Amino acid sequence: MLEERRLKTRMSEPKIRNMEEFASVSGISRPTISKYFNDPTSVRATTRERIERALEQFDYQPNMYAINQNRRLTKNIGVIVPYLADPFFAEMARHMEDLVIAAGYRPVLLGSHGDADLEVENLNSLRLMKPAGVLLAPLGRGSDPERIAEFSQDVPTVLFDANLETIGEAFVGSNNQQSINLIVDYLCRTGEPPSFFEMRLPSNPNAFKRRQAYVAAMEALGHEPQLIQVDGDGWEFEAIGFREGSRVLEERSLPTDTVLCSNDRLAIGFLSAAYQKGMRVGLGDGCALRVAGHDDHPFSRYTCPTLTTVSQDYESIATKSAESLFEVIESGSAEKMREETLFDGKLVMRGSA
Amino acid sequence: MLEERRLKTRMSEPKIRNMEEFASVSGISRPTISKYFNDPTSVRATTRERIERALEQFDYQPNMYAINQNRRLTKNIGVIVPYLADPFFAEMARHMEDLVIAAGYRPVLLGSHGDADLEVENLNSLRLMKPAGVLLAPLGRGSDPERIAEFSQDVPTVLFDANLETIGEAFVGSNNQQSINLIVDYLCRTGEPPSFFEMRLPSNPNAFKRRQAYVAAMEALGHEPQLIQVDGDGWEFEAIGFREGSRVLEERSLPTDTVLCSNDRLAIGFLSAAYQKGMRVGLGDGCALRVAGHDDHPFSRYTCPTLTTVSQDYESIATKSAESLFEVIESGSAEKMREETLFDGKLVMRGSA
DNA sequence: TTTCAAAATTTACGCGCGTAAAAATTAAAT
DNA sequence: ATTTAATTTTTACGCGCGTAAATTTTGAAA
Repeated sequence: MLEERRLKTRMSEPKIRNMEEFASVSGISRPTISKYFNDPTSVRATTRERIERALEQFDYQPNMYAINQNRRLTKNIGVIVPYLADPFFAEMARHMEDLVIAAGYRPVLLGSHGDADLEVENLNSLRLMKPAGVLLAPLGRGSDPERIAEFSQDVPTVLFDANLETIGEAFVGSNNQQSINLIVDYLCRTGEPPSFFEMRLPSNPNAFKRRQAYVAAMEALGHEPQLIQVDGDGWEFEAIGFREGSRVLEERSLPTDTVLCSNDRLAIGFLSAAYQKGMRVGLGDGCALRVAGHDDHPFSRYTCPTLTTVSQDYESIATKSAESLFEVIESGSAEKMREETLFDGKLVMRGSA
Repeated sequence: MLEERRLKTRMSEPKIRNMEEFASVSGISRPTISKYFNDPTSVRATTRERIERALEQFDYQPNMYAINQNRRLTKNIGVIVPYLADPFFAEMARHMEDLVIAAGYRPVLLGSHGDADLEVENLNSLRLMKPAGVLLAPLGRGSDPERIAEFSQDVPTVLFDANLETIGEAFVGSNNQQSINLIVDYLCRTGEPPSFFEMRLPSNPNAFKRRQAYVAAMEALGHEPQLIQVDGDGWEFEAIGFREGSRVLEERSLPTDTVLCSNDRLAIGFLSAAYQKGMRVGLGDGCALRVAGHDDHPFSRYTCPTLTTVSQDYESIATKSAESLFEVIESGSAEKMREETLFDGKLVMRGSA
């Protein structure tokens, strides 16, 4: 039974079982082989060539468990996002994986499925893995800050997307202040001032910042802020945007003809609701409504109409997060100051507002 | 510097360094502790209680690298999907992670980012991890079948979503024949027979099956099949659907007023194109076009209009894949017969057709 | 209380690799 | 050819755990 499987493997070259064997077939001593695998440049060029020639012939790969057993920390870097099924985080994770690989580490991707317990679970799994560091986008409101703080004291951790004050070596995110200001400004300049459509109890701390920024921006422009705070839990933002958008439109309770949604996924649901109510959304004549979002979600360019929004600078956030982490790892020490970096958003003018 | 980090950790209980120490503080011998961690039910109930009480007090966790070093295979199960930023695969992966955890294994999630080299890379990474098995959704056309076949001979592998003939212990996917038949039938019954909108060189083998099924279904109903094969590479299906949909609509080259898209993501792009051309999509009076998709993609209920499509049975596919893999793993032997399981789709009637 | 199988303990070895120390070799500079 | 620093080799130990074998203890049934 087990034999059966084994027989299938090709037997062209005698299988190398461990570093000892590989050392003997390659004619190099084991400690030197070991040095090579830890850093190929640490051995003489001629030696490196001999090893690499042997490597082509015998395809030996060191046992990763044996390698890491005695290391205080490994070359693994954890990447944890709150919700992998959200294309925003999927994209973010993709970027980070690339950066981590490019820096010579191995990414370990974990999604928390919107569940705080799983988030802690993921942290625990990672801890066993003795990672060199972690890039963490916390759930936000649902998160267990104590457990995360605890973890971040054992493992170099850089937070991104959602800030938990004082936790981690650094935080990298979007400048919600600036980006909301940008779009509120734009909307006020081109039509009625927007009301702000959001969840009453958002799971994401950015939502709070955006609310504040909206209120401040409106007041600065001499307008009355109008918050539309709807019920809804979890991460199914489109569903909430649709359901509550439908309700609001039905009740005709919108204070103005312009709605700024706290994020694109809510806006996608809202737009769908407006469409079904037969309301024409956009900024031309004959449009009953303007809708804007926030994030430049991958799907926002395919909504009907296409969604006017503010972009988050995916790439800068991913890059800065990764680089901050590498710095902490390579300096070996905790940063003296917890650095918070915020990237500005850009206005993305499309059809909906 | 390193000390600094260490000082932060709480010192309430003296830190347990290894199983030996935990054995002594818990008053149980090390071999018994070892037995417990491999299977808590394998020790006497009273012993288990004593261990668990000690566990609460000292929070020791075995070194996973030491544990796995000598195992022929671990409790890890790899889950590889071609593209994590596609919510379909993200959802699928999420389900599978849950099932894997429930079965007492540890999922290791890997995305191939639409890149065949990375797919092989992922396989290689997994091999080092000595996983008990792998759930693999291959890229399809881009995949390197030889490398995958090789891998699947060393590691129990169950394929899902995209079939590579003869590779792996089993394949689980959708019954494209049935589902395409279903929707072609529906479309013909309720209006003009559909043309089939697809990529000329689809990356996914399902696309070929769907094309064939479309042709067969049309012929069975006495209609002329009309294939609209558009250019486009990669995994940005919405962009392709939009770009080529726009072109097709501009050229007025559609043979009928009904379009069946090979998948929902193409349809999402197509719908967006139709909207921007000012064409009303749907089945009522005054609609110029009907559009249908395939997959019941998470976003298809928020398109404008909402997308009529055929659902893939996410959950059944995930469950059956996982269970097939567990069976192979636990039986310890390769299945005598490579089983192919196809789940029927269900018609999801919404606004677009 | 005796009996006895089940469970735990004691003892000991091995896994694949990192790595330290001392000796030997290499290759570049004098 | 000689000196010398840089590498490699030899030798040896340790890491944390799995696990086998022999022995002792446990606890339930007789």
